[in-house]
Amino acid sequence: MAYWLMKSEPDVFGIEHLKALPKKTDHWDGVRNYQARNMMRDEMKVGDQVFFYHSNCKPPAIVGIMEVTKEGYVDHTAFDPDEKYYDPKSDPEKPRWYMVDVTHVRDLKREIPLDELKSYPELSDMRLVQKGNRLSIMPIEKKEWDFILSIEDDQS
DNA sequence: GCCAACGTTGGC
DNA sequence: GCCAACGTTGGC
Repeated sequence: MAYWLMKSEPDVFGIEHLKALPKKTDHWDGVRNYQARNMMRDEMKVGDQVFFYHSNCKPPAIVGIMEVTKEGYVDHTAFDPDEKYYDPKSDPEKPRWYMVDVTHVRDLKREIPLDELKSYPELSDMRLVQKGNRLSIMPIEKKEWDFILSIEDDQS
């Protein structure tokens, strides 16, 4: 089993949106970056655990845990001109973009903000805390995953 | 295949 | 709202 982190802007699609859905499950559509695409198409497996990260907000933070419940399949929103993430270059005969389904597992007991994550030497290798990081999906080492859960009960 | 221009991300 | 970092595009 592998561990991941996925970013989303809470104003657009936050953890509260995911929780409110039937089965607390949604497809993670709209990713238009090849590195992130490759991870969803090739690497993420049912049962993998995923941190839900709120980006572009105050404060950016890890807020909860999800689980992959469907492995990579074609992101059909790329074919629809009415969709925000329509990509005319993605041909249904040869799809360019993929997505996975994720299901809400639980909220963290507290949000763990980015500036706190940056303060731990244990997490200094995470791409999330490195400068200029723009990747919206990234793998997390098990030891980093475990460390983050271990600080969940700390005073902030 | 190089690289300048441009668009987007996302923290601050 | 600013801007640094980065990915993509397209002319050559």
